[in-house]
Order: sequence, then C-alpha cells, then structure tokens
Amino acid sequence: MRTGERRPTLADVAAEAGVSVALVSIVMREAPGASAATRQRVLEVARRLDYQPDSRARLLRSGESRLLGVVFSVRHPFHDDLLTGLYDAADKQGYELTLSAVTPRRDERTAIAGLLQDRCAALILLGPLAPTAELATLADRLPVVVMTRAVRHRAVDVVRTDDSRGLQLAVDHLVELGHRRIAHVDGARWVASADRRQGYRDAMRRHGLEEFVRIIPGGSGEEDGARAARLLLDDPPTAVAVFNDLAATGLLDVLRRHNLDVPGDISVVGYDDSSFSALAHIDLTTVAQDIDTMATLAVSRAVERVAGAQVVHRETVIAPRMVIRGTTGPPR
Amino acid sequence: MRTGERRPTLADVAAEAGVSVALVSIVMREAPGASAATRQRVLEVARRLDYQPDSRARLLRSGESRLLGVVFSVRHPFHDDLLTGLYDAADKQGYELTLSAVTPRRDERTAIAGLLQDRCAALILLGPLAPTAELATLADRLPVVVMTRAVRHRAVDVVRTDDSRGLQLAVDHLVELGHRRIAHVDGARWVASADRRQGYRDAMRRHGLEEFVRIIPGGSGEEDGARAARLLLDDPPTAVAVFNDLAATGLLDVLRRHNLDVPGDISVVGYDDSSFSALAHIDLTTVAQDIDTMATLAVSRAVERVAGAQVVHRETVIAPRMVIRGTTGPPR
DNA sequence: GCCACGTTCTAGAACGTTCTAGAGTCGTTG
DNA sequence: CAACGACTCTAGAACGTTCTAGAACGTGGC
Repeated sequence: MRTGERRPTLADVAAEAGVSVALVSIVMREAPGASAATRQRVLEVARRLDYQPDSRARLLRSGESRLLGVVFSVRHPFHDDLLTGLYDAADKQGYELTLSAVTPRRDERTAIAGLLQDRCAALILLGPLAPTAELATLADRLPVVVMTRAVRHRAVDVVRTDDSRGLQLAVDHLVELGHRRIAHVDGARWVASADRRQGYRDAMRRHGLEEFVRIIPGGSGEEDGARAARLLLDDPPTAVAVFNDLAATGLLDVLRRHNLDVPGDISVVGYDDSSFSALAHIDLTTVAQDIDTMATLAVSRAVERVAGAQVVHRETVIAPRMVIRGTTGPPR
Repeated sequence: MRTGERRPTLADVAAEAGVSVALVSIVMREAPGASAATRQRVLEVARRLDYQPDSRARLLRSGESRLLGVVFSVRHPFHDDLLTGLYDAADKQGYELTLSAVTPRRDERTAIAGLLQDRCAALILLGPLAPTAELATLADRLPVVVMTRAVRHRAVDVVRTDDSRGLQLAVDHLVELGHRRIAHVDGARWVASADRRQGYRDAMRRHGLEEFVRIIPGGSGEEDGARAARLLLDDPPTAVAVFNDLAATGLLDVLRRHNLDVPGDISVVGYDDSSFSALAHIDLTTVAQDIDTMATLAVSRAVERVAGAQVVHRETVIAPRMVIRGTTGPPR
C-alpha cells in the first residue's frame, strides 16, 4: 500500500521503451502515427508498469473536454434509472460523465459549482429546482440540458415526458376497463401538475365524461395522496389517477385502512413507475417514462450544443407508456 | 451561449488587477501572503470576470489530491443515503468526492478504473462485489475503504454494521412483544447472511428458545422472500425476521394473498431500513444501519490512510438500531 | 546609519499530457 | 538519380495552476 508514491507517467514508459513521450501518448490514445512494432513494445512496457493515464493532465492539455456533468438527486429513485441510461448514451458518443449529487444537505448550487470547476463541456440537470433565470445564466457559460422539467427559455434545452399524454393514457386505460367515475389527484403547485391535470380533462372530455370530471388537490408526497384519499371516502369514484407514485401509495394506504378493496372497489393509477411500484406488495399500475430514449436524447442534445450546432427543437417531449399491474381492474 | 469560449484564468485576473498570477492564486486559495488591499482588488476583478478555478490544473500541479473516489450502485437505495453522509463527512475534512456509478450496464471495474485516472487520493467502495484478491491489488495502489461488506485482508479498510447484532435486536424486539415461535428467512449465499443467521441463533438461545429455532433459505430479492413465505404457510410461526427489506416485501405480499394478517397473525421484521420501508402502505419494522456514523468513519479512515497513518483497527463494526413500525405487534 | 526580520510580491519552473511543426526514412514514379 | 509523398518519430511549447526561491520594502533594535 503506497500512499504517497508517484504513479508511472508517459515519461516513465517512454524511457523504458526507448521512444519519445509524444509517441507513447500516440500509442496510448490509439492515434495514427506509430508503427505496429513500436505500438506493441510501448503497450508491453505500459502494461508492465501499470501505466494509467492522468485524466487531469489529459483534460487540461487537450483543450477539448469530453466530459458531461450530471446533477442528480439522491431523493429520486427515478434519477438512478436515468444515470444508467446516461452512462450508456455518453459512452456511445465517446463522452465521460462526472456526477454531482444533490442531497438533503448539499444544495443544487453547490452540486453545479463543482462541475463548473471540472470544466465540463455541458451540463445535464435532472429535475433541477433552480429558477429559470438561474438556469439561463448558467446556459450563458456552457450548454445546459434539463431533464424531466419544462423550462421556457431559448438557451436551455429540455428533454421531458409528455405529461398531458401520460394522464390521457391513464384515463384511456381506465375507460377501457369500463370506468366512468374517474377522479384525479393532482400535484398542487408542482410544475408538471398543470400538464397532467390538462391531460386528465382532455381525456375525460374525449370520452364524453365531462360531467364526471373530479379533481382533488394533492401533491407529490405520500401524505398528499393520503389526504386526498380521505376527501374521496364519502363518495368514492370507481377509479383515480394520481399525480405520482409516492402520492398513490399514500392514497392506497388510506383506502386499505378503510376496507376499500383495490382494484375491486376502486382502481388506482400512479405516475413515474418508481422502483417501489413494481414491488409485488404494491403492484401499482402506473405511467412510465421512457428512460433510455430520454437519456439518449439528452446526451445527443448536449453533444450537439458542444459541437456548436444550431439546435432546431430546443424542447423534446417524449411519449410515456402504461405499465399495467394489479391496482386497476374493471369496476363492480 | 458560448460553446467554445475560453474561460477566464488566473492570468486574466492578474492582468486586470495588475499583479502576478501567483499572487492571484494566493488570494483565491485564501493562502497567507497577500495584503488586505490586494486581496480586495483581486477578488473584485475575479468576481467581475466570473473566474472559476480549473480543478484539473489545480489537482495536477498541487501534487496533493484531496479527492475521494466513491463507487456506488444505482440499484441500492441505501447507497443514496450513504452518499448524503459521505459528502458531509468529506466536506468537514476538506476533501471533495468524485462519484462513479455501477449500473446494470456498467460494471464495477469500469467504475473503479475511471476513478484511478482521476488520481483520487483514496477510494470508498459501497458494497463492492469484487473478490477480496482484487480489492487487495487495488489497495496496493491507493487506500481503499469498503463499506457494508466484510473484507478479510489487512490492506483493505472496512466500515460496516454488526449484522449479528442486528438480528439479535430483531429477535429481542419480537420476544419483548411476547413471541416465541420466531423464524428467520436467511440470505442464502450473501456474505452478510451468515452473520445475521448467527445473530438469530444466538438471540434465540439467549432467550431459551432453541427448540423454536427455524431457518428458511431465502436471499436478497423479493421473490426469495415470497418463496420462503410459501414454505411457512402450512405451519406459520407467529413472527419472522427476514434477511433484508426487499425480501420482506415479497414475504408480506404472499402472506397478504393468503389472508394472513400482519401483525395480527404474524409479525415481520426486515433489515436495512430501505426507503420504501417507511411508506405508510408498507410500514415495515426493520433494522437500520447508522448511516452518518458509517460515512464519517469511512471518510476518516480514508483520510488517515492518505496521511500515511498506521491504522490500528482496520475494521470498524457499528451497532445497528431497531426502527419499529406497523409490521410487528403482540402475538394472538 | 546599518542590520535583521517579517511581509508582500514576482519570476520561473513544474505537474502529465497533447498539439504542432519539422526532421528523417522509405518507397514510388518520372 | 532526383523529386515527391506518406509514414514514423522527435522536440518544444502549451494547457492553468501551484510551488519555491528570491527580490523589494518597511519596521524595529542597536
């Protein structure tokens, strides 16, 4: 265990292989300009010395950072899923990711600042809370792609799900099962709430169910769903579409505690396909976002901006899909 | 939006403030050696130019990386919690974290390799799957601290929870409620399983309940818990302590589907206090690990190793604690 | 006035790597 | 044989910052 020991550098490899430092660099980068015999000799020495490139030096000198900074929250399981997709997409485009977490005790500004110092070529922000103006200022410095939130500013790129469409899918699914009395627990003042509420209204209207439109104020947390459920108890609908999965579990809990059977007495649809939704003990029917497509598009957008491309469609809106599980069934 | 625009450097600030580059560096680092008047002038210029230090250059030149690499998995909600604690602990010690995720499509070796190139001073690995020999080789290069897994090698530091103690707490809690017929669903071949199994046995023996010892092979996944539940159905105990929370939810689901009331007919205890355990709809009694203490100790250990300290206790084992929720109650 | 010490400030080199221009070699063609 | 082009290889500079040694200046003591 060698705490302070210097690591082998290109110079060490070069000395032992009997070539110049620049030639070793060419070999390690797999760039053209070295003979096969030299390559083999250099690689042999590098392997023996266990040479590892120093990314700091590389990034500093090359003047071309192929680094994408990603800000994610530890509080959103969905962000973990997005990381999976983003790593893949970045790898395909020859980029590296550097991650910075927002935690209950480390705010978004701190997370972003760290990435600026790393000289990332672009930033990908997962569901940022910062005001639009702040995001725009940031985008004055470097390309910024926001995921899962609509941001109305020409300098900030957006990749998000069509939330209106998502709620329409939920209502369509319930109508298909035979439901007419379908309520919606909205997301109160959350940005996505308006789109989802609109989607609910549109779909109900489309199915000729205007008279059954019923919207309960909700929110994004478990207790928001629980509170909304209590408001439904005296006159329960046969189905309810909830703003998100977490609120849906709160609602499910209250229904269960009042001996309402799901989906027998009342069907429940969540939103997001959060990781706990798939637990057999919850088995939540939900609206899922297309993670891989979103990740691919976000990385592509970031890379295009880095390359100086004129981006035609600043905002990309992706269709969601239904994931049907055990909380929905025909009405009695 | 300026894609290719060069960022302001120390040299730019120096030129405008009319001082040397080295003096600007002294000011930005808050190092001694500049007058108050000069400091003010330099900071004013730096603010106006929006100077941000280039961490690549800083790390490269300073020869002292205050960077801790953290490898975490997107599949473990618990790791997200640990990140929160690790950021705090690192900040307190004047270190930065750089994160590297293991995903279903990005293996652990890849995650580790990226951090080596960043020239991290030390690595903190959250529940690594790599064999001990591989971890030891890694520890030959730089300090390695493993969290949440026991690794028996003198070069690798370990910070983990006392899993034996955890199961003892679970059994103690159930005995206190009046249970005697307490079963344990183990974790099959998972490293932590043996400790937890031993803890269960020890606690049962301690309470004079040897004749009631009953161990069902399980595992770490939801279906493992479900399968174990099916084996318990023909002769249910009054309580069961499960290897981890995810398996516990699988078991809960099967119990519910067979009209067994929890905790009326059977009490259930999980392990880990995963984020979904606190959902009101699950409300799982569980054994929790002390996240902040673990994070603090892991960072301290890493920093001590970097400083060349002779570490006295290579392995630190931390006491867990019970989180009592709705899945446990007195037996009927 | 001279010397010693402390503080501020500067110049130059170094960190590890890549970029770029040029030298040297070899093979082909006229 | 000479000229040209392609390929291999090298030397030196650059990236942005910190480290280090030394110069300059001011103050206090003798």
